Amino acid sequence: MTDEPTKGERTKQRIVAAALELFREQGYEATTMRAVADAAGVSLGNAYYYFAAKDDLLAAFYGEVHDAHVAAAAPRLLRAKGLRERLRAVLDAKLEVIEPYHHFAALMFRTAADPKSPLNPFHPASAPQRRAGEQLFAEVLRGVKVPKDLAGELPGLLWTYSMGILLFWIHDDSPRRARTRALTEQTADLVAQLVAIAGNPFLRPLRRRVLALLKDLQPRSNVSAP
Amino acid sequence: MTDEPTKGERTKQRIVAAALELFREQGYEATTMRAVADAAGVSLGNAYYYFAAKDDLLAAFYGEVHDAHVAAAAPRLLRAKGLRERLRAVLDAKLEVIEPYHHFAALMFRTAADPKSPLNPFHPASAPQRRAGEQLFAEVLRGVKVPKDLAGELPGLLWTYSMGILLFWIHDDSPRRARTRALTEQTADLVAQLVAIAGNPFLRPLRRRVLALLKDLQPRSNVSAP
DNA sequence: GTCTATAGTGGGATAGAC
DNA sequence: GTCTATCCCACTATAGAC
Repeated sequence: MTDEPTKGERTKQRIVAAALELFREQGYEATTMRAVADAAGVSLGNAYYYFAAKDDLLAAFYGEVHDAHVAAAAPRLLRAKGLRERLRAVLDAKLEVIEPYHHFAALMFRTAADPKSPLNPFHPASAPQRRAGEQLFAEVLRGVKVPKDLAGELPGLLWTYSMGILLFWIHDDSPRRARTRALTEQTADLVAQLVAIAGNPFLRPLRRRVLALLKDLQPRSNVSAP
Repeated sequence: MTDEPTKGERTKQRIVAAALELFREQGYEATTMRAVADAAGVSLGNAYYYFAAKDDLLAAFYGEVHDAHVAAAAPRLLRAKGLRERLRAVLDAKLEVIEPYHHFAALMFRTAADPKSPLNPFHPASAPQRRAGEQLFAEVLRGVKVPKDLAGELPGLLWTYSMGILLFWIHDDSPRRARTRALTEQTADLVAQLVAIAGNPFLRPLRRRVLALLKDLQPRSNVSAP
């Protein structure tokens, strides 16, 4: 399991590293596969041997971003109490981690939005990443009081909510992402309050209906899920 | 104003018609500009004379879909009473109109998701289309009781909501789009109930906060808006 | 202003030899 | 696993006919 990386793995890694650097410097579109191959000291054909398409190089980016996100969120979560603060801890960490990539995140999103792309966060192929994301939000909920029937769904809901924030962020050209900041601050507060009152018997019928809806929206095994 | 269409306009129309048919038959990627030009009985150069890029042909698609949507929604709206029914009238009409394009809508969306693309519904260049969409939802609200401070924002909110439905639909591979149907039916009901109780003094603080947030999220004049 | 024809370029993707 | 050679097609450029 912890063997030396094979020759192939090292080559693959060189290609990824070259690609990420070029993407960061020049953006995605401006970076040609030829340039990636050159920078990695590899032939074009060889680059395609490891990555069937240019898009596939973005998957590597995804992975790196998620790892950095988890790392950035951990210390913040340690000192954050209450759902509102813990939500903001994770969301702020995310925004901080991805900020350097804002200028080409759009392209990433463009690719990720394609239902047929394995990069799509809703695509079955990225289920592991989605689960990783949900796990982070399960962590957010640690120590937070949540109605039992909601507990199973909430991490997934919060993850979807965070995707919405991301979608907004991609379009946000305001200085220092002021608008995205406003959005996260305010909605984190709203979400926390909503969760706090969700257990209220007054809201029980509504809660049941929302939960029933969520169940209806589950994809049947074999197909991709929005 | 109602002159005969010029020769150029007719040529342009022929190209659009040929493109849409080919897109429908073979999908977007598989359709080459040469094939479009051929099918339209026009030289490649001439096709590019009217459409600077293949993507631009999608803009024409947008326009046609919106027109068809308005046409399909109108009769339904005539006999629909109450927000829930009127919402469903418009949403069902939309889903019906776009269904034939589901297999290539993904591609369209992929393009539309790029903040730099003028096809992006949030892009300044598509403000007219966004306004057209909002106008349809203003129509939905005709005869519906809405708190005054909310009235200005609601069409835009409903339009955004409809975009969410669309996003879900694009990923929905369930038979007869059963999941999207469930989503529209249930959420239309929820939205209608939410609007109905929004005026309740009990909810006034929440309403104010949401409205304040919406204001904060307004883009400043020059930039693109999520 | 509308259109054709033709010849290129660039870059994503592939085939097949080694 | 790696390379070289090639394909394909979006897109550009240009020169000129009507």
